[in-house]
Amino acid sequence: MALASNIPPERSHQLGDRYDHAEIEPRIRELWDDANIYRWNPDDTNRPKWFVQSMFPYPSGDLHIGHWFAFSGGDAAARFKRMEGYNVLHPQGFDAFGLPAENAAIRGNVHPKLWTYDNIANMRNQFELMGNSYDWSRQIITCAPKYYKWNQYFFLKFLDHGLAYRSDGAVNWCPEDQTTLANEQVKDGKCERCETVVVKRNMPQWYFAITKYADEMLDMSGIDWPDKVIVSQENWIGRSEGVNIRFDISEYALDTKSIATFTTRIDTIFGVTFVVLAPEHPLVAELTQPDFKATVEEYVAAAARETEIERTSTVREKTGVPTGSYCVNPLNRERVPLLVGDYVLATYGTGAVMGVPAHDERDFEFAKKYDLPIRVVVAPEGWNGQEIEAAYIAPGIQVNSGEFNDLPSEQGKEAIADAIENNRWGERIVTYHLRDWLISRQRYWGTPIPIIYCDDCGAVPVPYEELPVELPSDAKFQPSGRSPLIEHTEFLNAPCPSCGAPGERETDTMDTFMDSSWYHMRYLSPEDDSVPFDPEIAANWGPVDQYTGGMEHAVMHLLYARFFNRAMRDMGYVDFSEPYLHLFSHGTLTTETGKISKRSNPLAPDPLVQEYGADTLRCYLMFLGPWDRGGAWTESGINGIRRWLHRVWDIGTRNANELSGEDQTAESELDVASHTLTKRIIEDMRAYKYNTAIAALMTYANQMNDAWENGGITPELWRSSVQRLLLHLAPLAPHIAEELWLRNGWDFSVHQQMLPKWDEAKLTVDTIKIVVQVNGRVRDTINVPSNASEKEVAAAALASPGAIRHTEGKQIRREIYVPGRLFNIVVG
RNA sequence: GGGGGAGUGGCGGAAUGGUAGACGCGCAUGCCUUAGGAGCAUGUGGCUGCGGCCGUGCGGGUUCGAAUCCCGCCUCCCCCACCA
Repeated sequence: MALASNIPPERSHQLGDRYDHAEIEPRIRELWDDANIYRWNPDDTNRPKWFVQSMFPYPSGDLHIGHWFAFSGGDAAARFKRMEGYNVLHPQGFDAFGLPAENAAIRGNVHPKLWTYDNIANMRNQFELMGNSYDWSRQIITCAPKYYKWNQYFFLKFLDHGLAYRSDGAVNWCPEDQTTLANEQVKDGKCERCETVVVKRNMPQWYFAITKYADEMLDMSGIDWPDKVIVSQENWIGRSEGVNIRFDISEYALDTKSIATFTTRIDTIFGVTFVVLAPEHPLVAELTQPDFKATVEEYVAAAARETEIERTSTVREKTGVPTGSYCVNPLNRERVPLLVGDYVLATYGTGAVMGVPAHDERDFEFAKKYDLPIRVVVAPEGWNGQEIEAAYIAPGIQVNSGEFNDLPSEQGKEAIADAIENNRWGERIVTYHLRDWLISRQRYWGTPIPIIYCDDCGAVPVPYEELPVELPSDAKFQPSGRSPLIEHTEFLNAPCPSCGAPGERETDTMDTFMDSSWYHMRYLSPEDDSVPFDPEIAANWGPVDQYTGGMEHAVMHLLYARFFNRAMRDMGYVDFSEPYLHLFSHGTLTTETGKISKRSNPLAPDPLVQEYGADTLRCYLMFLGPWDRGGAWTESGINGIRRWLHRVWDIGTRNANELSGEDQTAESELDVASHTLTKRIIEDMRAYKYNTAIAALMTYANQMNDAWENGGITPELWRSSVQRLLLHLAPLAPHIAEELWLRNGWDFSVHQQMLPKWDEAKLTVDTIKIVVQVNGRVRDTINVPSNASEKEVAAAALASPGAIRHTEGKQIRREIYVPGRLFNIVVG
């Protein structure tokens, strides 16, 4: 064992025995539990609040090493803030609805509920091993009726406020399993379970009006989030300004008189030589002329069969077929052909595109292939009417554009838009990539949507007092081609709340992102049966101050939560706009075979905990590299952390009375080291730089060992140094810090102490080392008193052997002094 | 195609204008040991004529001084993407 054999026997530790993590860790956790030291007190307003939350896990079965990586850092942040004097809320729960439970259920013929709760029980045990400072009394499990009741409540509130609606929409459909799939379940355009190609299908579905907040959500000035996440959100919202312009089709005497197209390049309107409709465009059938019917129908059917990847591949050749119809460009009265092409997306803009081959790469490719005319209307510099080799995208001068000729295209854009609006041919419009949030899922394991369909009254909300609409636990969940709840007649049949006639319940369930969009608020009142959360507590404790999680949620979850919070704000539940003020994205741990997740490489931490202990594993994970970077998992190196904690144990169990206190220099050195440590580690911990924080602790332990070996420091200084070491160690290695703290006779608990302070004045030693450079190259070092004047330093530097060697016989042109660091002599 | 990030010893990484390689792994030598895949100590970028020289993906530049700032390239990773 680590008995520091270099230390004379008379100063070896007497308090201590060996560091036995297996004995210490469970015992220490029991102490914490018994004293309830992590219990959050919402009423304590003497200390500033700090709501720090790690993204809750899906109960997939086991906590893998990636979970440890995520949660160790989150816990260290919570512990550190507590020791900085904050009243900390650090909760944890389970994101328990979702497809994996159903898949596992189908595979193993075990009920999703049983599977989920078994996993939760198992993971709670594994969480125990970590020794995190969660207040488990606030645990939430999203598949529990007392939680999802409030999903239903908010659904109804959204309905009341016009934020939820039902509408026909395209969904992913797996022909093999005869079911729709969640977006997350479509991997590379194929069904994750059976690898069948997924197709689109139109079905009436429920939506949340997230696009109402698109503009507001682009403003992220009030939050401190990583740039990458902010950019991802901006891109996903995808605001673009343009013009909706209508092409006349009145010659066909349909109900609709025009085709609307959206463009951001209205300056190119005179270059339109065709118009392309998405295969799903509602007017395709009506506009197809008899002679073209067969080819168009075949094309549309083929497009419907294609996978999302095929449809959206940028390298694929653009294809299309003519409808035989024409439409009229309102600006030049030109009649251009109408085609159907699957490079036009039904879901963006108006589902129809004006084809300007001269100024759009896709249109150019399309026109080349089908021999459609290409007309330049924005001239590149020096253009003199020749054919162009490729689409010209950049701005230029308007040509072939009637009254708008000779205008720079940027001005042309505005002038043409004005003309269009004045003539009511169209209008300026802002479009978004963001679509309204489709929340319906034809799945069993989710929150039932609280709606009853009545032949007379239509879709009727379930009255609030009847919530929750409980998910029946005895439904058949085997795939049968229909939603499992449809076959559950007891669930299905319900009287219409409005007229009392027999009705049928909505059998779709909600997207599980609903659960995680507001769960942080439920931590505030997990047991409250009368409200989703206590408004008073919410006023004091919202929003979340610090949120940590992985980059995989950069868009969906975080966007939904930001939407949900604004909806709650506008309905009067909260008075703030953003749910999460600070966001930290930790990196991803990988192995040679890829990302560690519930699905792949579930590297089990349990054997490592057994061999090394939780503290060692936590510190090792935090020491691997910067927390926001992640990296490749390897076990090599964990021994270094083990050695270090053994050294800490050794230091923490020595008898300070063996020290003499005779060496002033050693005393002063340790004192400087102590204050330096505190400054460094507090700065690092605030910035989540755990790897360098641990490095600083290692350095300090080495310095303490040096001081001990010297023997000349006082027992008081030793004890205060041990105290400092343990206080700074506590957030990272909570068990060993507590054990050593108690062994030294200090008051329980180390985790309820305040961090030590540092004194800037104590960061400097009496003598400092100055680097002597000649022409910027290091030639010598000198020791000078820390209060030496520049003159004195200059004299010493110029007299140093290294400087003399390189300045002899040369003229000194300049001298540069960086106080406390270096002295540079410039010679010519 | 768009966006974000990264390139430093044998390895993980540190240093954001001031001694490049902190801290750790690994390795070497020594001690201890019946033994050790344990522990402890010392050393560890390369070359060297022991004066130094070279060295942070590549090429230039700014500066007394550049991993760090500027210009031009190369490579890798991640996310989004036929967004009209």
